[in-house]
Amino acid sequence: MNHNRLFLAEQANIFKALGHPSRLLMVEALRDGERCVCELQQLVGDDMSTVSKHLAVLKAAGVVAAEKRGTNTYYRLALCCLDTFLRCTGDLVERRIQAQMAVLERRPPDRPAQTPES
Amino acid sequence: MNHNRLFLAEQANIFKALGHPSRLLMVEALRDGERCVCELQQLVGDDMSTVSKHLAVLKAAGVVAAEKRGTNTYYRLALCCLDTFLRCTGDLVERRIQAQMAVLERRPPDRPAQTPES
DNA sequence: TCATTTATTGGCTATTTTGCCAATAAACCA
DNA sequence: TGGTTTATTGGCAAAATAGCCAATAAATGA
Repeated sequence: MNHNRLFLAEQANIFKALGHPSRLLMVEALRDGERCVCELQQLVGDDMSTVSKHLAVLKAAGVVAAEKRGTNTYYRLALCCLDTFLRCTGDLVERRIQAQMAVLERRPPDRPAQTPES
Repeated sequence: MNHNRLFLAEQANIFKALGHPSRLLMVEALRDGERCVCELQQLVGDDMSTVSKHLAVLKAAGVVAAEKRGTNTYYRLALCCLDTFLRCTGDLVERRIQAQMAVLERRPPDRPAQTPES
């Protein structure tokens, strides 16, 4: 029962860690291989201290792993299964954005729009 | 570029929605099939208004879908691929908890513990 | 050794999230 | 109709998170 609470909190932490645009952006980048903090900082554009703290959150949750080489710290993905799920949530989001854009253009979201070039 | 920001924010929202113990608990329950709010409220033990708001968060993110039948509202999973990923993160968390417990018992986390009944 | 680059940590405020208690809504039944 | 059950919404205070600016640490190179 106590184990269950801990389990739930830890698992929620993984999702919470992924639940921030900057952190998600960095994780997406790490799908292509390891990156140092300065590279990730350039990617998200925030202060380096902010980026470092974001990475600490991801590391604490077990999403990424860090390795220090020289003056640089290199981060890499530590959650193999993430790739598949990211593709899945990405598809969902894409569909939702398309639907939202259809609404904004006052077209029924389901149908493929009356004619593309009308 | 703007689409990218929106995409990222929406995708992060999915993770953010899953990143709360109560919401995750409800999502886990929904893997077995739809549940009404009162059932989920019993499960998590919070005030019903709290549970309802949690469910609204999950729905807004596209994780669950709702259907009203009579006085009840039934929620169901709307993210098919979640099941695989939950198993994956669950495994990770389990390993982490085991390792943590090993540390607390002052054993090296990697080795299988010198003898079970010493 | 001293300056430089790279990264982390402390401290702080602004913002967001959480969860409770009403209040309200909506379907149902007597 | 009036009362009951089920769920959502508004409002609020407490807690957590985000992100900036120092300050510090650690490796490197002159």
